[in-house]
Amino acid sequence: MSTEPAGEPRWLSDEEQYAWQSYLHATTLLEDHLDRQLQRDAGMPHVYYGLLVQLSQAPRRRLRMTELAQNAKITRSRLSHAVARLEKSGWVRREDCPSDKRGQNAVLTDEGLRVLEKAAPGHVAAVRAAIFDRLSPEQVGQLAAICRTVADGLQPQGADLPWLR
Amino acid sequence: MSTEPAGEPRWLSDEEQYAWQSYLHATTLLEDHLDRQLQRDAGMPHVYYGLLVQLSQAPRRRLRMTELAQNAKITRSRLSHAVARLEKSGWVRREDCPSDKRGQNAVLTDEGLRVLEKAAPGHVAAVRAAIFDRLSPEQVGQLAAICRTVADGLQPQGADLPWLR
DNA sequence: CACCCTTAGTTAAAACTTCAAGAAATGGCG
DNA sequence: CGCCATTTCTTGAAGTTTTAACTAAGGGTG
Repeated sequence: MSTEPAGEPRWLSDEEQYAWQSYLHATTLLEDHLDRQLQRDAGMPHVYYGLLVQLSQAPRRRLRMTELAQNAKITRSRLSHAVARLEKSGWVRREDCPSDKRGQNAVLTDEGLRVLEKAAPGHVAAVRAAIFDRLSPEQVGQLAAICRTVADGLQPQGADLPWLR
Repeated sequence: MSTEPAGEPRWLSDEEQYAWQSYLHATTLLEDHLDRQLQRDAGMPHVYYGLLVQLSQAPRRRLRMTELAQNAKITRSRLSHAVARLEKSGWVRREDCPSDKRGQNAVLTDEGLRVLEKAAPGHVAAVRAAIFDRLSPEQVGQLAAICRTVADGLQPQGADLPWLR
């Protein structure tokens, strides 16, 4: 479907290989760095922090599970487990959806909000130190454009992530 | 040390927030996509594939554990587990280091090489489809420069990754 | 040589993710 | 209404990663 065994594989050029290698190094180092920073300062991994952020920005600090999963770009299964953990920690609470009896809302608790507000400055500082203080404004724009393009090509339609058509 | 609780946190500008959001979406989607692609076509996650690639490019298809971990930007612990699994699959073999009795070499087996060669075309195609076929040559250069800058700022010196000084 | 600090790598346990399967409600459609 | 495909979300098991502790060998230094 996406990777049929073509006759002659088109390998990457030297520039592409270099870019790819650099990308892999940067992203794994950064992900590691932020995971450790948040685990240390907020007691949760980066993805979980991202879920709290999403909830904090949502209308009544609540979001349907599926919508939250879409926003965070993770599977519903992963979200189920994550919310279970966040619930156990007291940062998030589940709530039945009134209009659809199948549905659940994830709700950011007051305590969750406090944890988030406490962790946010340090996290922003870490992101800034790792990225935005090191890139020129032009590069920030370039990065955004590149990422948008890549993400647009990946909005999944198979497996467990059939959002967007 | 890196994230002291400064008096007034400098939040991200709108452009920065947008870039950061785009980055997070693109990288998680891409990582997911490649993990699935390789799990399906090669029976291993992306990181493990990267280990095989590193080994295949090393002098005698072998590398000291620590060096391999450095190249792949992962912890030694993670590598230990990964190699244990790859060994069980028969793609990699461990070997005592002659010059240092503490040391181990990870060696790519013939079978590992075959698996790699079989998976490589499809993987390159996936990477190409997701990134390089969608970006202009200028963007590829920009991406490399940006990633280099970010990675340079993250070469860790704490915890379990004390490489580079 | 004896001591001690460092380096190489492993391990167990806990945490997290993935995968496949499944329960329950919804929404057509005849 | 009755049926069936779809959507929503959860679950258990297997696989992966993290963290901290640990063994063993190197490498000074006195």
